[in-house]
Amino acid sequence: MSTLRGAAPVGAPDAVAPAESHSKADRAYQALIEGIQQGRFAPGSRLVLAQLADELGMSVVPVREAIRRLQHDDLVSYERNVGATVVGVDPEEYRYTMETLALVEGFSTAQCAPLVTAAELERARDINARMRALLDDFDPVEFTALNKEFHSTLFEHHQNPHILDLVHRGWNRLTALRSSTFAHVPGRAPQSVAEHDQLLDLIAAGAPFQDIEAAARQHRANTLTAYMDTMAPADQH
Amino acid sequence: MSTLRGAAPVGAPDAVAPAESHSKADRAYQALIEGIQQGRFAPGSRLVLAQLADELGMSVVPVREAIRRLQHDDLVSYERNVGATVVGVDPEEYRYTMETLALVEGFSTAQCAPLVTAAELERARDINARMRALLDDFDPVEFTALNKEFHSTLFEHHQNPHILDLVHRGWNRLTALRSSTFAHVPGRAPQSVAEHDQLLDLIAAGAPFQDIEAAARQHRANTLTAYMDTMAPADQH
DNA sequence: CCGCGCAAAATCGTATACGATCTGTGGTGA
DNA sequence: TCACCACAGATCGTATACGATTTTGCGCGG
Repeated sequence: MSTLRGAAPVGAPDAVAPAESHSKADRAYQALIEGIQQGRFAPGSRLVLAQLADELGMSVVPVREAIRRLQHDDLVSYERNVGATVVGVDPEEYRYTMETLALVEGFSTAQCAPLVTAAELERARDINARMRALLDDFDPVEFTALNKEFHSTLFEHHQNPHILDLVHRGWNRLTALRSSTFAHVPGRAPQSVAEHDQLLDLIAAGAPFQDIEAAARQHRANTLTAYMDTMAPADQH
Repeated sequence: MSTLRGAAPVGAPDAVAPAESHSKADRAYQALIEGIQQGRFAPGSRLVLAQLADELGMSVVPVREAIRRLQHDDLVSYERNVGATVVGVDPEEYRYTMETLALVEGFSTAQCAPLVTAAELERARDINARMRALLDDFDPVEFTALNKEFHSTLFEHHQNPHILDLVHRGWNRLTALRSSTFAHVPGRAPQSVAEHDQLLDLIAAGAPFQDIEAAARQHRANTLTAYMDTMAPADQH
């Protein structure tokens, strides 16, 4: 899907596009998404067209378009004649996003698995080793970055660009919702690393499609569960 | 997701919004999507802003926005400084769409299954019976409409709006790509009806999640396979 | 006859301007 | 004191205008 869209998904590993996309709308989009992900625009805060346009040194028209893109990325909520507000850390929305991501990421991982080369598998193991090394002196940001890199390695030979795009969108959204899940649930990290190893073993062994899919899906579902348990331990009715 | 987006997804069963959405951009979007789905805008044909604006009795600004929405729905491809062209019936793209739809629809069906009431199950059986009755004097359009209705019934209690939105997008895209798959592969229809029954049996029996998901996914995958076999029997390299 | 370059037409991208709609505030009457 | 209404400010939605880029067609030279 990436190949279809005029704007490359920000954060996509294949989109190493420079900051200069030769389109003000693109620049605005990138600036806003970065601002949201870095927390410069707090959740719930309003994004006012004129103000942003002034800030970015352009007219409101490109800004407006950028905001509509953010809207369909579900990074902002929009109300007609009122404006856009940065989407909050609603646990419900987080759950939806993680669930969707588990679905598409699981499928994509399984689909790519037979095409992963030995070298890539080695690279993934190396990344996971670095993640494990990081467990002692835990750094959530670095850990999350490696986590992304790990899964990206397994997606190198994506078969279905639509699904790949969905994965990237999910990642973007997560990054926007909170800089790092592991910052909130550090206890999840060791388990995550272990599951990575299991996943790699399955791929290396040429396990059946549904086994790999189930494992990859469960991997993310576990993260979600860990998060939910931590954040809302009183959520038992 | 639907609840987050400013514009209700066209074709969504819960979006019975009248043609008057009180926004020219919305009207333009709806007009264009209908035009594409009805074949008024042939695949490959260009969508010129000024021309459409004139036709719809509005300025180019709302039309532009509508086209960008179509772009992210993957109904048109867009090139900077050139314009939008209606996406064609590329078999590759069709495969991607069907595959993605199999994924999200399968999951959604499985997730909704435990919540389907007896009445709804009955309704689904009734729809399927009407589809079976249609097999003798086959009408692809009517059959496809019932097919949509059938699956919609099983989605009544959607859990994850993001995934539901993905399903709707996939349907929209399919409708745009070709008015009806069954028009091209009529031989698939009887098998489809039979699989519907099996799916209903699984749901009624309270089958495990993964069984229902697998069945629903396979159901759509089968349609894809049937189509691929018919359209490209020489595709064996 | 074919390729190359330039100019004109077509089309998009952005800026500015104005009307429409919403939100908040202050005042008035009960 | 509280509810309600009117008005003003803020912000968005759309129209129009103009500059930027691409495409196309024509003429020239080989």
